[in-house]
Parts: sequence; C-alpha cells; structure tokens
Amino acid sequence: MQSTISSTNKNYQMTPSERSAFQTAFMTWYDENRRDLPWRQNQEPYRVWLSEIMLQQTQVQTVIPYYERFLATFPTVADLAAAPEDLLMKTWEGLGYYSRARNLQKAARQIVDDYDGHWPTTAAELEKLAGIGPYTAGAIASICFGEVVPAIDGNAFRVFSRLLKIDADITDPKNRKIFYDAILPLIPEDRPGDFNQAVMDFGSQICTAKNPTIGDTALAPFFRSYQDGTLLDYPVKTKKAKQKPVAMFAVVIRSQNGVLFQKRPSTGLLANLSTYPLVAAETLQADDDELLTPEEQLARIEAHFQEAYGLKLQQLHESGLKPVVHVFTHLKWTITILQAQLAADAELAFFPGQWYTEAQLVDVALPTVQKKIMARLATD
DNA sequence: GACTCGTGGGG
DNA sequence: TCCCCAAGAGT
Repeated sequence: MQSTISSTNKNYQMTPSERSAFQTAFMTWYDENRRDLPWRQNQEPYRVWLSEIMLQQTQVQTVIPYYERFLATFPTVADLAAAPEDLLMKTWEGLGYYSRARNLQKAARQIVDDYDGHWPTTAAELEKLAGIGPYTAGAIASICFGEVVPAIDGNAFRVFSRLLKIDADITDPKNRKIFYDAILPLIPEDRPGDFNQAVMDFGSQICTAKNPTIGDTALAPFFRSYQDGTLLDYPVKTKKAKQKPVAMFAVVIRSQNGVLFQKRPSTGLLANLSTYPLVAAETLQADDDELLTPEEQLARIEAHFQEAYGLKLQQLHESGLKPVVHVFTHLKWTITILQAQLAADAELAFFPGQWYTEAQLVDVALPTVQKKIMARLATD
C-alpha cells in the first residue's frame, strides 16, 4: 500500500530509550511537585468524578470551595441522585455551565438505577454516563481503576504539542486521535492515573500558556519545541469568535410581597435559574423600525408587558444607573435597569413569576449576572 | 462540524 | 479595554 505524507500521519513516537528516560523524569517531577488537592485524598470514583466535572473549563482555585460544599451537601452518589433540583442548582450557583449540575444528577441516577450503585470501570463504559466525555472518562478510568488511557484536556494538548511538536490544530475534534495515539505509548503501565495527573500539574504550573518555565526543570531536554526555540508556537489553534453584543432590559418590579423573579426555561442559557424579568431589546424592535430612542423603548416595554401579561405597569422608569455589562462565552449583554413600584392594591397573582423577599432569596439559585444587577441597585 | 454553554483572572 | 485562558460536553 502506498504511503502518503500528510499532517495526520506524522510519526511522533520516541525511541524506546528516550521514552523510558522521559517517563522516569516526568514521574519523578510529579512525585516531587504534585499538588495536595481535596480530591486527591483517595481514589473514590464519586469524589474523583465530582472534581473532574467541576474542573471542566474551570480553574482549581475556583473549584475548591465549591467542591467542599457540594460534597458536604451531597456526601454520596445516592444523596445526589435523590437531591431536590432547587438545592442542586443552589449548590452550583456561580460556578457556571449549569448543565454540568443537571448532568451530574442524571449520571448519579444512572449509577443508582442502571448500575445498581456500582461504577463502570472502563473509559468506554464511563463515557455512556451523562456529562462524561472522552477527557473525563479517561481521567476517572485511569485515576480510579488503573486503565492505561490518556486524559486529553487543554493541559495535555499544550504539553504534548510542545513535547513532540505536534502541529495539528487542537480546536479541530478530528485531530484528537493524533494526540491520543501519540500520548498512549508514553503512559507508564503501572501509574496511568498518576501520569495523567502529572500532565495536569505540569501543564498548569510549568508548561503554561504564558510564561512557561520548562527550562527550569529536568524535562527541558525532552521538549523538542523548547530545544529548537519554537515552544510558544505550540499548541496550534484557531482563534475563537468574538462575543455577540446583545442589548437587554432588566425590569425590577417591587410589591408588598417582594420583588418579581422569573425562572428561566429548563434548557438553554442559565437554564432553571432565576432572574429579574429580562427583555431583549431586539424583541422590541419591528422589522421596519428606526433605532428606538430610550423613551420609545420604555413605551415598547410597557406595551410588551401589557400584551404579554395583560398588565399595566405604573411608573416604569429607567433607574438612572449605569448599565450592567456581563460577558458570556459567546454573548455580551449590556443591561439597562428599569424599575417600577406597584400600588398596594395591585393584583400580584397576575404577574408571571414569583415574588421573593430578601429572606426567601437565600434559597433561590441566581446566576452571577443577576447578582451583578442586584449589586448595582444596592449602590443606588 | 459548528454552535452553545459561565465565570473569574491575568497580561 | 479587550482578549485569552481554565482538568469539555452536548446538540
């Protein structure tokens, strides 16, 4: 069969002697520098799994307090499976990517119902659980069950692209196999979990995105890109799109029973969390409209509430506060705050949502953007 | 395969 | 201010 040279079948293997020397040096580095983290106290799959889910796209320092609190609230997988959704989301409040929390409970119920409380022990089986993809499956299988399998996250892409000068675009999912095939033979068969955790520690402390310090370690001779001065050319990735700007209004309606909140739909952005009623400016604009003035927008919002809910808002007005800006992964909300005080005899039951006093809010899961708006109001 | 889905921190 | 980054997965 004719072989062809392409970027997808380059040879990234080390010689047996180089590989052996690398493994020794790498595991020695880990033994001397490994971080003492809460989820490294033992290898119970529940604890390791919880940490891996929380650590998805989230820094260690952010996760630690959430991890401790979550484990105290839901000590076992059975507790989590049986948890009320409101408590679940309140415990996750502020950590972001809220589908992780819902998938966590889904997977807990899979373990309890489908696996009789026993964890599957291979990456292939683990990947069938909700919220567990190729990275997390590899991490749990290697750490908890000793399977020789890579756990390829952002650290692994960075470390091994620089180690072996792999120039495949890490943002392209089809290139994942290139890394898998390159990493697999480097895993010491007696310490696969430690190897994958060493990649995390080395990647986050030494082989960092900015200001890497590989030259200060005994690993430097193995890093091909360091040796030829091309370290910062790796990993190769295409840059992300900018956030789409979105103009929003937050409508703060106060009554004798508290402030009106609405629970967001069970899917999509900030699913199941509560906010002040939010209205996207785009929904106020007719196709043939010129750009609306602030006065026209206020009139449109009053009309919107009247049409949607049959409600007449009295004294709806701009707060005069600076808009709240909140950036998501792909959206940038600029939020104008509107306020209204309802008359004492207003029909509160007609309003869509829930009236919460400050004391009641303690148990309600609020996204950070909502807390930002509340903080802005408090400065008034 | 391209989008969607949060938040906090650093240069 | 803006951009990138941080232990990705689901659709």
